Amino acid sequence: MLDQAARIAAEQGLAAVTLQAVAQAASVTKGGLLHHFPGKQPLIEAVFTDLLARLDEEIDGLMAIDAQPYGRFTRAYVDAFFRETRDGEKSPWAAIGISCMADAGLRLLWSDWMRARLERHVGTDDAPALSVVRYAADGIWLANLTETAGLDADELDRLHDDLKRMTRPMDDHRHDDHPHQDNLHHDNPHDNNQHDTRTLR
Amino acid sequence: MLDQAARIAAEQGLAAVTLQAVAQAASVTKGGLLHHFPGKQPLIEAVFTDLLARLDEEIDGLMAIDAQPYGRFTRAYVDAFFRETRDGEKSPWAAIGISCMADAGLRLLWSDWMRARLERHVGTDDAPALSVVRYAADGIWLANLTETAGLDADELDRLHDDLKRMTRPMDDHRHDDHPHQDNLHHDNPHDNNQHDTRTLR
DNA sequence: ATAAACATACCGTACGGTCGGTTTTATTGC
DNA sequence: GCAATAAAACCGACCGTACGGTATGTTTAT
Repeated sequence: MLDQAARIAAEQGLAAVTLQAVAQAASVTKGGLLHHFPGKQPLIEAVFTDLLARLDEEIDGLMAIDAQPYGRFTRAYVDAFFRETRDGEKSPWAAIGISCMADAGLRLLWSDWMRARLERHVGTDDAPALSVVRYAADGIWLANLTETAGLDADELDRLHDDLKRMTRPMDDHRHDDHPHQDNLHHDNPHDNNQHDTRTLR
Repeated sequence: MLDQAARIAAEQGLAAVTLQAVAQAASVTKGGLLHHFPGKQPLIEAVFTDLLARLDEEIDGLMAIDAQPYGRFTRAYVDAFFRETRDGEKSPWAAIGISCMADAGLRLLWSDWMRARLERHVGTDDAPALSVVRYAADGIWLANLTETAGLDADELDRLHDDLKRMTRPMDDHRHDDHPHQDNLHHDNPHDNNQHDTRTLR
């Protein structure tokens, strides 16, 4: 059910996530759906929480293979966001993330996530310069949703490189013309996530 | 009518901008309102266009008093956004801007505006470094809507200074403004929970 | 008199949510 | 093993309502 809800949100926007639609997509009736979630809002929040957990996983994975301590989280954050950005509208984050900002409940979930995450990485990602980088990543992500055609790939790559470079310690800043060294893997396009422990039909 | 619609959107979110509400706020009936606008979407778009025009004015005003050509538009953009950001939820942009991203029509209006504006300032604001600054401004604006408590004023000022500095030509960069005087003003006055925007009326 | 600016009443609908009943699944007692 | 039982998952019909939109008057300025 959560997966179907996420799919609908990703494909048709969060406004299209109606109890009917989700129930039908999950081959259940509205009654059955509402048996598991007390209402629509809890459903949405569950979807969003699920998404946050996946983002956590991705970021942790990226951080694990990053030798440089300084800015490790910010780099992973940037990479993760650029991956989502590159996926464009197909990414679950496209439609959900944007509507998240319009909803008070989801907004709280997001800011809590961010706060917790930053707190966890004080010491490596506390520098002011890094927060600018993270904000820029957010802005780029936003812009890519905004522009109907999206930013073109070259521009995206360039911005990605710029931001990545800004996450390195000061003395490491360099303008190499040999950019594409990021750890973005475009594997598992299907991402069948069944880490949901529930046994729903 | 446009003003009332904008007010409602700013105060209670764009979801609260219903034909009824706007009509009542403007001391008209729904029929009277729909006499001037063929539907809801055109109304919203009119409000948004109005907002864009005001933003244009503000930016033009800021650019007029900027002696330095390089990055002039980006500086004005940043300043304008930080002014809006500082106003927090009271700013019309708070609720409207965010919902703009969720709506295809408004998204188009915005990207058109941005494209036109950038095209107009090719030559002064074409540098890659400047686009990063603009994206960061967007991200900060977004974050300030996101965080329930908002970023605190000191943090905001610091980010503003950082971005402004980044809009200046390379040889003008200086790094001594914030000499690592402890990152302690990172603390948030814990959750001023006023994030529920609903009011009964 | 003519058209614009309204008002009033109404319609269709889609949505969130409720409720009572039915089926499936798990647990228990023997 | 197996029936009895409890609990959960699930169905289907229904309700209230709020919203966008329409269609037809009624007032007001020109």
